[in-house]
Amino acid sequence: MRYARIPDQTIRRLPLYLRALFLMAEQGQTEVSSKDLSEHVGVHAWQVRKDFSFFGEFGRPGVGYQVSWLTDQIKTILRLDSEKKAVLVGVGNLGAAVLSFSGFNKYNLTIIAAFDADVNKIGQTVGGVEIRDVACLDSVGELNATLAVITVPGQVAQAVVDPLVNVGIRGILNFTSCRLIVPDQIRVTNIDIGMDLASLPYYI
Amino acid sequence: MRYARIPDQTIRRLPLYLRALFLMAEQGQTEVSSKDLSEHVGVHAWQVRKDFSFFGEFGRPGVGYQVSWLTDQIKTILRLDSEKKAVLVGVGNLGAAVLSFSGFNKYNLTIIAAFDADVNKIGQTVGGVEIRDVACLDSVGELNATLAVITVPGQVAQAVVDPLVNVGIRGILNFTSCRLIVPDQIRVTNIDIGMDLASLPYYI
DNA sequence: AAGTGTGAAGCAGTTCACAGCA
DNA sequence: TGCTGTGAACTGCTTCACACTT
Repeated sequence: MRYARIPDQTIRRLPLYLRALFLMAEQGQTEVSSKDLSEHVGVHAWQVRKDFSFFGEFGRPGVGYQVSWLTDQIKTILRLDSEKKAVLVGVGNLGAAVLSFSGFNKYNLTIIAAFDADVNKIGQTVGGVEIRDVACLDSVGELNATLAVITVPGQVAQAVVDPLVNVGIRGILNFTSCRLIVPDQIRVTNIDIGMDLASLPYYI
Repeated sequence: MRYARIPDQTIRRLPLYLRALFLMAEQGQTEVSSKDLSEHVGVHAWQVRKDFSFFGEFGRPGVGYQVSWLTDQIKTILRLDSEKKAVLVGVGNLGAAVLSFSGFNKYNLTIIAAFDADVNKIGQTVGGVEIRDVACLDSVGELNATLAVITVPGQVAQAVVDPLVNVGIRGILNFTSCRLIVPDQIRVTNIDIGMDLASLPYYI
């Protein structure tokens, strides 16, 4: 594995390649060309090759890339080669949707705990995960989770994020439309459904 | 309003500025500087000014920008100055979450219809929207909707998208992890929760 | 004094063309 | 022949510095 300055845009495309590779593996495909892969992802073939070239030589000229080996390489680059644990806070409709989502395991991701403030929900199980009292958020420290999914109402988002940061959460997937204030070393990805839908009219 | 080549990155930041402006308006703020706005969005002040400069002169030197006027300008640029109608297909947990979401109206967006295949759900109301039979997707044509939110299981995503495109849908918010095949003039925004969570470990 | 608007410089990402390998 | 890997050219975004306005 080569060590060079990797463009941020390249990193953003890697998960897309990975998703396409999973699909190909499911269909029994063992070899893939950059052209084939590029069509699944919606970029050009040279972009695919350039992206991989930052990490080393992944393919064989005249043949292409081996699906399983390439999958492992990308997983390693993205640090998905070992299991990562996540907790979820806020089991409303959206939280329940994320808990019920079965697509995490191929990325080696597991949601190990869920939290909610509603006493009627505490103790219940959604997507195989038991719901705990959000007042016990400190207990996340013992679980060794590094990721958190925030699906609470916006007004309480910051209030649940602060204790999570204190107990060792390093990456946050934030579904609220509030900007979270976190230390520099914490990575936040924001998904704002309202904004995403609002972005469409410009392009149509 | 000036007509020039607008960088795509600038367009992507406009909804973020808009969201911050909504927040400021709620708090009764009437004037805002590029520095103030930049801090809410997480970019630099000069980036904010540069972005606006593509469209004309929005601010007053020494003072800043008027919140309400700037809001209207950005809404106009993003084509959010008139009401846009959306339909939603697939009322599972995720679909119900989107239907119950109250943040669309400030963007002039309205979800006017929802569709599902489950006969037990048809006729019920979620978030004030009645659920119809997905077999009647053709009826969307009469509703004058231009946007669609796809929250169905991945296997049937393409099957619901094809009729939607035929009846005049121009923009699609796709929550499935499948790449949709649509004509060139149709805009698709993909939100893949699994991939978004899987992108985090690299950065932490 | 405070804050905007913008030409120009600098930098990063994309695109190309082709050498090289199976 | 088919397809990869990559230096080089190109394109476009970001950053800067500062003139200008209130």
